[in-house]
Amino acid sequence: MSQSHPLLDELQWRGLLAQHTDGLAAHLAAGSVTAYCGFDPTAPSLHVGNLVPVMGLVHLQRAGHRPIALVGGFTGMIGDPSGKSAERALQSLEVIEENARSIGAQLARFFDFSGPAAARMANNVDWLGPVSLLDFLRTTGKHFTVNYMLAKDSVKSRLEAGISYTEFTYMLLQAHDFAELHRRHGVTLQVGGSDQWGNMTAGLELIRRTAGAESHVLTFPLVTTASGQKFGKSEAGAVYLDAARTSPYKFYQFWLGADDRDVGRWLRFFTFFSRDEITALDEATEARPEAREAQRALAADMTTRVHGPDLLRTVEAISQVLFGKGDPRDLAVTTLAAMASEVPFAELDAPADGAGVDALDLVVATGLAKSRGDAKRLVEQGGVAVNGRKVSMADRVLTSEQWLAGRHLLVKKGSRDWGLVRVR
RNA sequence: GGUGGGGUACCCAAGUGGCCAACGGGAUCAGACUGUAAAUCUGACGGCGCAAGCCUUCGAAGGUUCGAAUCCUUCCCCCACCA
Repeated sequence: MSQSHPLLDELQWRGLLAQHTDGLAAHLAAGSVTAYCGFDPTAPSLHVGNLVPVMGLVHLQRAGHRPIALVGGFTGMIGDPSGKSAERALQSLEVIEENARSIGAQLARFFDFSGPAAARMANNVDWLGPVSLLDFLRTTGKHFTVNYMLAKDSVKSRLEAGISYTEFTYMLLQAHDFAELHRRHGVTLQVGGSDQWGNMTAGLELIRRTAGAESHVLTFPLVTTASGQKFGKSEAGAVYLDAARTSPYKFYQFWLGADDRDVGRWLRFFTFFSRDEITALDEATEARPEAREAQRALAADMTTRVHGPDLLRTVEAISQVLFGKGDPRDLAVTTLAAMASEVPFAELDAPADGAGVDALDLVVATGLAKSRGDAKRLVEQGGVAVNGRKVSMADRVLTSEQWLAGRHLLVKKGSRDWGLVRVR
């Protein structure tokens, strides 16, 4: 840690540096390094929390090093005990395979696959899959004592609650990966979240013992929030990169809603903005917090890189419509139609007697409430507005003269959850 | 294998025959305030239902009782100490 290197300085400034092995600065200075980071396909899509190691790997590539994004098609079937307080249920092999496909495709979008520092994709099922238990035990397993493994935090912290032999083995598989990538592609650096330190250093040991070579690891900090909530969670759950799971509008809103206390740190973590740009945004937050310039810049940049500039324009326009002070009755049919794919949308049949539509049904149909009883609670608490007007239990039927262009109804739950309904 | 302690709703945690859908805290949701903030205050918070009410829950299965999360039996799991 004594020496410094421009890349490490940059990561340090961005708050992306948790820990790294001694001598990494010299290693980076000696020439282009091949580095990898693993992503286990435990979910069908990457979520915003995964962007930290992704960005770390991209920073490496921009500094002229070769990144390898590894999808843990094999390790995902085992389960990493790191950072987990209890044993996890195994997922089916088919689900893992499917997840691995989609996550691999998402990862690929962040890297440059051309030039001297071309990125590479890998999946550890390719080399771990064919290994026999006998081979594994006689090679990788023989290099580790149980004593060494028990000393790792990921295992130690689980000795009380219990850890299966399966999860116990995980660190050896990750070590095996590192050594395999060292052999195949000359990988000498592994990066990952700070909870991966133990698994990563196991790989260091294995490479030292099998190849007699020195290699390095670097970890990124865990992303925290000022409010103490888990980063990357919204009301609906994790914020995914997959537009089918988290709409671009929701994604944009997630970043826009960043706490003043968090936004500066997140700009450093997740964008490539220069120091000057970020410093200026910090100052803007300080001077005019209500303008939320930093949040806007963060949300715009993230949305552009994940969903593209066209969708950014769409979600910005929709945000303007929803949160601007305009009258919903002025909305054009085309605007409403565009909104349908970004906010929860549903179609309802008009009641045969022409009486109008019950606001409770609108709230349920758009998924803003899970049942009519739930919807009723919201209405009673004054949490529901339709077409910009708050509804009450007594006054909740929307007759046709209140419908917007194209028989639409714009439903608002609380201060920022929206839904759109079209009456058939 | 022995002895002792324990398994309560999303999490922590009270409750040891009726006043228990179950104290309290956290999380979550809504309202006020505001910047689509934060903090604070207020309300909601097992499910369904406009409501009356109905249904499901206190590790599992049986039993006692008019009535059990609370008592009894068997079983499963966790923790501590001993072996």
